[in-house]
Amino acid sequence: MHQYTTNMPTWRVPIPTSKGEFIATFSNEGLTSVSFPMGEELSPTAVSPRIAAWAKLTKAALDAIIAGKEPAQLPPFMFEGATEFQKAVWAQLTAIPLGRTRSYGEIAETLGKPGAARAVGAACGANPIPVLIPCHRVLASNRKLGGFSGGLDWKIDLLKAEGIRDFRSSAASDMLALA
DNA sequence: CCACGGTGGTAGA
DNA sequence: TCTACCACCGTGG
Repeated sequence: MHQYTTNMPTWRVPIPTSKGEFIATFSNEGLTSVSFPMGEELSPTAVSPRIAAWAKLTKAALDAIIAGKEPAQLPPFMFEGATEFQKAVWAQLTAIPLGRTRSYGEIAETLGKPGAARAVGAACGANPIPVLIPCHRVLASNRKLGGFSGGLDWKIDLLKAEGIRDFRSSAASDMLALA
């Protein structure tokens, strides 16, 4: 699912933000993954100038989206071992404008595969670059919150930062909501 | 094959 | 409203 089929060299770079330290992983081809803050800090290692530049872009983009603003520029994405369906879904995610949402079913329909809503959800969960590839902008039908691999509290935070407030939390996730 | 999801839609209480 | 149930489809075992 989230395992690479090759062992291309990669570099893990800490990305400090106001919400904690993300970790970005790069190959020579571009950004391969972003992970949410997990507590422990990663000591910075030396990287090539090109990767340092991508890391800088990644930080600026994360800072922007966390603040609910449009990122000026994104680093190049590199999807290793992803299926065509997943890449198609992720492409649709990047097409959702900031401050707007789509449903899993709508994405499926756009892909010409109505009925694949559930598979779309699985592909969202497999998104290796959350936040920058805005899987948080995908809600269930009836504007219910749906799920989020990084934790629903993150999804709620990101949505609210973008000014999106007309979503319904299920009874179970009500306590996650914050003013 | 089979089982499992970040679904969706329907039916009933 | 919320629960129960089922069809749906891509992935991985």
